[in-house]
Amino acid sequence: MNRYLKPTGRRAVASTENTENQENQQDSPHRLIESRLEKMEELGKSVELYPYSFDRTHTSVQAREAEKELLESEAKVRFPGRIMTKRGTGKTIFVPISDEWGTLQAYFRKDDLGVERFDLIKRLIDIGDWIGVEGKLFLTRTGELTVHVENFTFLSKAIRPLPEKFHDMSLENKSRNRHLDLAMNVESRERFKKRSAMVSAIRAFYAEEEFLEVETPVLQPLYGGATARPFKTHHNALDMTLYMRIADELYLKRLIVGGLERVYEIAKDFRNEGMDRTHNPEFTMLECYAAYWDYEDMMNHTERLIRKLATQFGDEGKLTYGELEMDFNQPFARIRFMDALQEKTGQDLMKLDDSQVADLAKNKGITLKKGMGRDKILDELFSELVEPELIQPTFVMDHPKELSPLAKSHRTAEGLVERFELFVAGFELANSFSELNDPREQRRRFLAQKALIDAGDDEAQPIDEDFLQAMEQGMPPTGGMGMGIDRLIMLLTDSNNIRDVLLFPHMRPLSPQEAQK
RNA sequence: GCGCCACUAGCUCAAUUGGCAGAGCAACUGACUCUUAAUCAGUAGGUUCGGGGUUCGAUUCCCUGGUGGCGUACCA
Repeated sequence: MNRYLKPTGRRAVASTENTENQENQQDSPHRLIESRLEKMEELGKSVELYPYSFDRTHTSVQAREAEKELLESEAKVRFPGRIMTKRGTGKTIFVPISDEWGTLQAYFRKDDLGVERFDLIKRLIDIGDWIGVEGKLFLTRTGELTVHVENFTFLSKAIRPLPEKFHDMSLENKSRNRHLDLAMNVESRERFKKRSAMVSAIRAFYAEEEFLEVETPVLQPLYGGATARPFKTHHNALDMTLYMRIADELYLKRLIVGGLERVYEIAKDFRNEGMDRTHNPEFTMLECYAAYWDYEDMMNHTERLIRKLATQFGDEGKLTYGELEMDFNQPFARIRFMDALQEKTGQDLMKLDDSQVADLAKNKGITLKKGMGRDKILDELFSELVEPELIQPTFVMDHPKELSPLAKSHRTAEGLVERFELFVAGFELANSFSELNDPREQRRRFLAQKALIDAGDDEAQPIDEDFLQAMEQGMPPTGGMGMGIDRLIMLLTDSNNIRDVLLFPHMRPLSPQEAQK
């Protein structure tokens, strides 16, 4: 395998088995690249291969929008882009050129350009090269808007070929080679531009609601704010272990203690867990905290946010996700965690003792692992029985306490906390609570987590003394909410795999060698 | 983690019960002055993911390793 045309996908494994007898071939480029390098050599004699800029008058979309005036005025346009294909008919060549927004066709004619210039286009300029064309627009016999090229500027050479254009690339190939996916697929470009617009819309919403955008550390001496395994790293100068954040929560709450009353952050979190259709090791999280709010206020806030996004990016406040249709125009359903379980099991689970709950779970086909507490089992039951049916936007409220070490106890219901999760299309989109702000209670919850760690739970949260001290300084009543942005984008773009909404999703290395780099 | 399935030319895919490894696009040579998956004639391109085994013979069957897809577990 040579270094010039690395196969994409799984075949590169073969390269790890290179032995001496193949080393001689290492410097011989792949035939497809060889041909392009030769053309490049020759092309370089007539044109500058890598010029510095190009003055554009119109993008592909602007040219189409101004089509009528441009055809009438016969004004020249200057249009740059990438050559997507070439259709030659002897002494003319049609060349569709793509820019970020679409494609505009260019028409090269031997009589207009002369033998030598025409020959450059015909022989030396390849699909994938960048070029700027200049000329008047006209409509072809079939009505396609086309630049009649009077002059062209070579802009950059592609020595690797583009993928074939009639068939979709595999998800793996797209994910590993995003530049090719973007180059070949307008839908892909549109999807990522949509993601950007959605994140901007979220920021605009937070500005409207008078939240301050802040940034908190990624590298932390202690992780917390969620139940998850962290990534561990090392700071050389300080010779200390650092963790990459699993949640923003504890730092944001310190800002509330400091008197910043409404803060939010949109940032990457990192969790050292499995990868699948809906999980990437690094993912984008929105977290917000508001002083003087409780979870009711936060529920209303969350509903406003989601409805705004559904209105802006959906079809009249409705979204389609695969086979599912969701309507965000009505007030979101609100159900209590225990009520939903009671409806599914026919029993009031608050009245059952621990062993009765365990038996019930077993009857429902849930495999119990040792160390699973009562509340954990309830959570499993909920995931199994209730979650799959939560298609329309639904707030699930008032969860068991053990699973929520940072949430405030429910003001009336014993054993529960003031918490809600928002479910849409079976996804858990948001998680929120009235934030615990009693430092004595918080310390007890941490100690309970510590006991779980000592018992071997590697996802429980360690005691964060700095956070506790901040809270001891006095934290106002606060509502907090977290939302997985990638999943939200999946929902809003009807994407089935998280890799479709991440520009560079984490991929397994192709070979053990590459893994070591 | 676990289970099922897949991996063949640069890309997307074929190959009958185990019997000469093929097509389209891309590439190369040539023809063609409004094409649009341009067309036509020709050429070249392969360690069938790696390693091992069964067999006269393996893309095909078995074992093993890798990567991916889907499902499942943990989670957002």
